[in-house]
Amino acid sequence: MKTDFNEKQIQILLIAEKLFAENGFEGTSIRTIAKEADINIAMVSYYFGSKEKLLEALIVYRTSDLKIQMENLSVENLDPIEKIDKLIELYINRIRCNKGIYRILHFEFSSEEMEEKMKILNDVRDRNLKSIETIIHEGQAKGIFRKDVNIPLISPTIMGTFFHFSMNKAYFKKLLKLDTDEAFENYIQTTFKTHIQQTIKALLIYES
Amino acid sequence: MKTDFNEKQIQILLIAEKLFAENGFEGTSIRTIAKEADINIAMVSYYFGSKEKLLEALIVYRTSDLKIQMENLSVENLDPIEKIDKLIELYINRIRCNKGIYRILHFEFSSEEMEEKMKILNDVRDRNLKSIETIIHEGQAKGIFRKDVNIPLISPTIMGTFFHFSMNKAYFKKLLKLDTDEAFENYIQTTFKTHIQQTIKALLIYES
DNA sequence: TACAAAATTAAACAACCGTTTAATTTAAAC
DNA sequence: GTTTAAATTAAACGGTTGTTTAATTTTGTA
Repeated sequence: MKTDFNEKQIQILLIAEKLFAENGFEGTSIRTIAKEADINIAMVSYYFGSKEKLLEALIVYRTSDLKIQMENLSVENLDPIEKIDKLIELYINRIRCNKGIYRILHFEFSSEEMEEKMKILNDVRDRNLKSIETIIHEGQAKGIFRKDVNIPLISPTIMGTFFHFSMNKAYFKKLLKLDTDEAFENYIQTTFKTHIQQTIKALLIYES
Repeated sequence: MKTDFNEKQIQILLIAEKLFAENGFEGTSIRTIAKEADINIAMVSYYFGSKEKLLEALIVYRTSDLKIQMENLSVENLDPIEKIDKLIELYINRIRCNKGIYRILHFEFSSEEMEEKMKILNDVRDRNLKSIETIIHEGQAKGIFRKDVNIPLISPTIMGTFFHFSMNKAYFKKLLKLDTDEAFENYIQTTFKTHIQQTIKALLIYES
């Protein structure tokens, strides 16, 4: 699998990432990409072969450095509750900083057929699950967390809530009176982050 | 707003719902809809005006009875905790039974451009929020729920978790050893439903 | 039965799609 | 400086898109 791209190719990939994230794969034409990237329309086919192979190249380009970003939180010297807080902050910041590719993955690779093909994603997901498991088991051993938590469903709760919130951005901006995009971004990093942290902590600690 | 459709229109709406859910809005052509529904391609424009208005009509058609179910719940004679449980069950069953339209909403209305156009959806969201507000305020008045809950973020937590879980179906089927689609569906209605109920209740009740 | 409204049709419309071609320019190697 | 390969271009290709037209059929009503 090719993982190295020249300057021109990266230029195209970055523009494509932006446009795919904004308008979807089908909603973005090669002509739009070419115009935005200030290149001839034939260059996409010339460099990547086809529009679909451009998307494939983009996934490869982005997931290769996503792997490296993986950090090991579980060895830090913090109590389990602080670790949960930090884990959620990590989650949110990572998605925030790679909004484009996460959006694309979320949309274009949500069909079962596509999901099967992208085994690369499973590695990332498995590692995330392992990290969460380690932290929660530690908290359970210390008697802080309840024993009957459904650990595999923690990650969907965090990520799902985040995606759903930011995917209905226009609605929530109006509802929460967040006039600018900056205000929305700020809300995510403060109030919204706290909401998820509270939610997960409450789920882990609360005895019914 | 028009809410009544004749037989032919409903026939078109149902086919469109299926195709939009399968291939997306942009990925579905009027010609495909016409062929599948066994009508002339001009009939869509004739009955609905345009492709976009067809989508609008579909949303109106599918969300018109949701309103009643939600409002009935808030007046039922149950304590707030039971109402939350019922609300979440309602949410999940509602999405399960109307998978097609919810998939469309989830995917097509995530672009800001689309979201701006379709004001219809805002009414539905506002009504849902109102229902949740009523229930939570009742619980707060009775001293059962905490006062500092971020109510607008409850719905994204429920729906987001559900969507993210079912959108990564293939991964979770393997992870949770759910061999068949029926096993997956059953998992949603039992274990997964309980997880969300516990999560929301914990968030509403737990004092940190 | 006659007439008007509604429904349905095939055809054409202009615009856009992804891709390919063949000619031209640029860059590198000898 | 010449040769060769890579990069870039405008133009054209065949197809599909959503929508409109104008003619025809069906339907309901008086």
